[in-house]
Amino acid sequence: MPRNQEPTNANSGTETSGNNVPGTEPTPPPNDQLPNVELTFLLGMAFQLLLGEFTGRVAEAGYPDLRPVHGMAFQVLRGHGATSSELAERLGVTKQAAGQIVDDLEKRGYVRRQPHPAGGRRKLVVLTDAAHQHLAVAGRILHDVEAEAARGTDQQDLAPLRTELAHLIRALHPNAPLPPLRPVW
Amino acid sequence: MPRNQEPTNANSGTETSGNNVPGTEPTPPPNDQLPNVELTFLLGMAFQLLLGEFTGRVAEAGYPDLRPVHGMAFQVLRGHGATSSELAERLGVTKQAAGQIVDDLEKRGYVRRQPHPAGGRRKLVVLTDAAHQHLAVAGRILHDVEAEAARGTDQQDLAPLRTELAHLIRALHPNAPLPPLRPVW
DNA sequence: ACAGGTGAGTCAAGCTGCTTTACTTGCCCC
DNA sequence: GGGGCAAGTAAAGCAGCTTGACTCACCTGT
Repeated sequence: MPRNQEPTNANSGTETSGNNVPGTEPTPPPNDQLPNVELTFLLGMAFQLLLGEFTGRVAEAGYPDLRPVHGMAFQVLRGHGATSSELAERLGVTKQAAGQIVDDLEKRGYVRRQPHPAGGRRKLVVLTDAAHQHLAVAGRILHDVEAEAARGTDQQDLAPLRTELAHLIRALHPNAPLPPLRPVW
Repeated sequence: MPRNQEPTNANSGTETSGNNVPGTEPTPPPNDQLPNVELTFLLGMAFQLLLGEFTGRVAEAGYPDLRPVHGMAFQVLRGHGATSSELAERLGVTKQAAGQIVDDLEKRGYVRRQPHPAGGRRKLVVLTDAAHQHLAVAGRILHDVEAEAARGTDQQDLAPLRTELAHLIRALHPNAPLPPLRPVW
């Protein structure tokens, strides 16, 4: 999967700051623009940094061609499985898109389509052992990444952050079920 | 821009719970799954809910075909402008993609390409009045959305959330400049 | 002065992952 | 037993990015 003309990484130089001349800035952090950035973008940056680190490590762990959306699908299907339409709803995409994702995962041995117990035209999509194995690995990696991030922070616990986020989400999405986490913006 | 087969919205039913059998759950909120959701996904959900509300209102305000990436570009270009390569770097995409975005915005009258003062083959991309006008509108809308979200939360101030996020981002992206906010995951 | 190198910009083609349109099929129900 | 509904699927379209290959302006060294 070579990327010859890599999207510029905004992180090329190793120069840590630029104005870190000793004695010019008393105590507060250097030229930090973050406090001026809107909450929405802070959320986006944190999300993408975390997710990027996660998917990078998952790829290294032997799953180079499993995108985040596949992991989301696994989480939805874990347990009793689901139909592709239910999957579509949880993923926030059309049922055709969900069907394509299921096709893909089926071809690669991560899911199986079974006759649905409730009958009808429905088919129950369930995870194979390979998928459960992946879920275990990915879960461990995700918790590692989050734990490392927490350690890198001053506060030793990200629990308050979590509860504040939960409140924010409930305020924006009052109806009970989890909001979908869509594959694009 | 009709969406005949709308991506299912994960919010169809109004049924609040499903397992709200009286007497099974003592005092805490109903079947709230959020506490079990990983931090990374909480961030993603909050981000997408906020951004979705924002872009919806921006569209209603007369900018139906300006995507989030365009707003990001405007923010980068605001002030002294930038070259497309610099824009590419801040957006985390290839310079060709940045060039296409600039083409598009130029065609629609939001930016202009000027000869770059530093000469060379460089061109300075600067915002037109239309873009500055949009920035004013979008900025107001974004702050409205965030303020409403804050009001919907118990805590009357999202400042602590902001600082925790800033710390988290710095932990994940130690080098000074802002991390790019890429248009996809 | 001129060969080589470098970096910005751009043209053209390709591809991925989603949507749109349109259809088939099983079941329920009066 | 036909009408309606919901699940699934097939095929085409398309937006928005990447890859590849090139041009052009400037700088450098010898």
